[in-house]
Amino acid sequence: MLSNSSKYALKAVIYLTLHTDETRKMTVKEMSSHIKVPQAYVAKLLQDLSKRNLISSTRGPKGGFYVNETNKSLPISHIVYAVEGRKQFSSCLLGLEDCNEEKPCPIHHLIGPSRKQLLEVLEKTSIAQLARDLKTKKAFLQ
Amino acid sequence: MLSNSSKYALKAVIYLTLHTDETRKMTVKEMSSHIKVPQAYVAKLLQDLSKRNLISSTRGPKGGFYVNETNKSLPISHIVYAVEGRKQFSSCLLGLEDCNEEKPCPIHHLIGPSRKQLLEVLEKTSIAQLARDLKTKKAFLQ
DNA sequence: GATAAAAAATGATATAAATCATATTTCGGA
DNA sequence: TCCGAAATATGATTTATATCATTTTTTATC
Repeated sequence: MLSNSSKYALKAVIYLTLHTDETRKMTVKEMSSHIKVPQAYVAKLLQDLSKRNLISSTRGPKGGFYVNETNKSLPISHIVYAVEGRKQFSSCLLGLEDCNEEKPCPIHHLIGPSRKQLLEVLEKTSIAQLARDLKTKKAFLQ
Repeated sequence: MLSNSSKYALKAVIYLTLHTDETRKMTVKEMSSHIKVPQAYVAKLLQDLSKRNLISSTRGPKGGFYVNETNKSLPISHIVYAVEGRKQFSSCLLGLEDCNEEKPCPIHHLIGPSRKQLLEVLEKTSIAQLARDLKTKKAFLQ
């Protein structure tokens, strides 16, 4: 449902959202040890997210990754789409080239509703909201 | 959401359900050309499904694959689970070891409902139903 | 029985995803 | 100005998925 990369990226960004801002940065090493993801791998992911301006970073000593206020309010769909592309979330579940409402594949109408619901939720929920759940211990990353 | 293997397997089984039974078998070659899937690849998948008794086959001339009445009434979840395992459909979406209702990951409650709906549909819908949609042109494989 | 048509078994190759490793650039602080 | 800490860039390796090819077994039919 979600690739490993998406999972790592989401965990990292949620964690960073809770623990960083313009004045509090965090190194990959520290972050990855907290959320138990492979350091070098997640570093690459964060670099890419940074290049796409979904998170921020500064180099050098006292540097690190952080999430600014604007980005904290982005829906989590942005992270997922950045990491694994948008296409698979809209393309036919049986891989048919032209599958649509008028000419649906056999499972089109079966899956449609739950998929739509999923996407709506991903687009409606901000990263900050999830971080808040973490803070108030309504959710956990371990 | 579904692996390529699952897609191929579903297409093949739905097609076979519509066009075969104990007295009408179909060769992989013919089937794969109709639904446009790689022949050798889908052959392997079908052999596996046959070994698991989700479809049937006979060797030799006049042989081929077919789906018996019992198997036609199975839910499509059986095919998907046989091909790619059950685990990923129940495990945490962020990959947490122990994520549950009491100690959920940040997206647990977001995704839960749509996922549950999806699984229910997969378990409620029989292969035969989908084949019927094909027959009545309410659905298509091309 | 011999032949040929089919699945079954096996394994080889290709492609993509996940992971690890190393060198380079940037920048704060002594 | 130099050192070290950090991200960045690059690419190597491993693992899983997808694909292709070949051989073996089974079986209907001549």
